Amino acid sequence: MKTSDSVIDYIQAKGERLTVPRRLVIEALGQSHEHLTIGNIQQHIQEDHHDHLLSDTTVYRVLQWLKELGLVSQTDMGQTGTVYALMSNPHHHHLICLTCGATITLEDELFTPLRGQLLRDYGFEARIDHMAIYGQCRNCLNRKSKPE
Amino acid sequence: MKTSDSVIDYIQAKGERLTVPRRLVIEALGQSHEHLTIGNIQQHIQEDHHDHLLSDTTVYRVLQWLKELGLVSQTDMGQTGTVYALMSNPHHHHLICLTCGATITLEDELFTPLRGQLLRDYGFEARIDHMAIYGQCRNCLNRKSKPE
DNA sequence: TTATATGCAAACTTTTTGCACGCCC
DNA sequence: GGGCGTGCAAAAAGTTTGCATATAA
Repeated sequence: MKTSDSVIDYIQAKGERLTVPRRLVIEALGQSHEHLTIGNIQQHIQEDHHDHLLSDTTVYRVLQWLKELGLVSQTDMGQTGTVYALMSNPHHHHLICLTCGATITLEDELFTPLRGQLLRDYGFEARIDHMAIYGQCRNCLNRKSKPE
Repeated sequence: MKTSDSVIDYIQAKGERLTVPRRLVIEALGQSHEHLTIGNIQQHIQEDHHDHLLSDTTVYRVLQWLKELGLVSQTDMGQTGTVYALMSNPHHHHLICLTCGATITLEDELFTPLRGQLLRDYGFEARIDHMAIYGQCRNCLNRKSKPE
C-alpha cells in the first residue's frame, strides 16, 4: 500500500509547490487509513504531533488542489458529512442503510466487473474510489413494503 | 413509466397524510423527468400552473419524508449541487469526466449484476437510483499519466 | 526575488430548528 | 377536535472570497 510519501514524491516530481500545510494534510490523510472530514483532518494534525491548527480555508484549498491532482477522493456520506481520503489507500466502499443507518464495508473487488464494462463499452476510466451505496439492510428489509 | 399519480396512490394507501405542498412537490418531480434541485422544484411549482411559492423549509421536509418512504432519490452532482428525483422515473446514471466535465448517461441495467451480488452476499437491497461516477472519459484518457 | 500559498474576517449558500398558526383526517 | 404539517425567522453548518502577509523555489 502506498503512503503519504509516495504522494509527496509525486507532487515534487510534478513540480507542484509543497508547503507545510499541504504536507500536514497529506500526512494526516495518509496516517489514518480512514475517510476524514475537514474537522477530522484539523484535529488529527493538531493532536498527532504538530500543535498547529490549520484554518478551514487552507484545508479546503489543499483538498481541492489534491482532488485536481487526482490524489484524493471526496464522498458525501450523508449524515456524517463529506469525507476525504488519499486515493492511494486501499479502496473500499460502504453500504448505508437508509432505515437504521448501519454501514457495511465493501471490498473494492466488487466493482471490478463494473469498471471493466465501463472501460469496454464507453472508454471511460471510472474512478470509483469510495462509493456510498444507500439502501435497506437485511434486518430492516423484513418489514418494508414498496409502491406498486 | 410511473407518474406522480401512482406515488400519490401509494402514499394514500399507506395512510400518510397528503397535503397541498406535498402534492405539489410530487407533481413537480413527476412532470419533469429530470433531477431537480431544491430551487428547481420551487421554481417549477411557481411557474408551472400554481403561483404558490413553497418555503425552503417545507421543500426540505417533504423531500426528507419522500426519501424515508423510498420514493425519492438524492444525488450529489458536485458543481450542480444536490438533486432529487422520483424513484419511479426510469433509473439512469451518469459518468462525469473529471477533466473535461463531459457527462455520459448510463442505462440502469448496467447495475443489475452489482445489485444482485449485494443482495446475495450481504442481504442488502441497494437503492442505486441515480448514481454519479467520476473518472476520465475516452478523450481525456489520451494524455494523462498517474502517480506510481 | 517573485509568484504563490496562507490566515483572518466576512460573506454566502445550504440546511436545520423553534414556535405559533392552520389544515387534513 | 387533535395531531401533524407549514411558514416565518433565526440559527447553525458548510464553503467560498478578498486582501494583507508569509513562504517555497
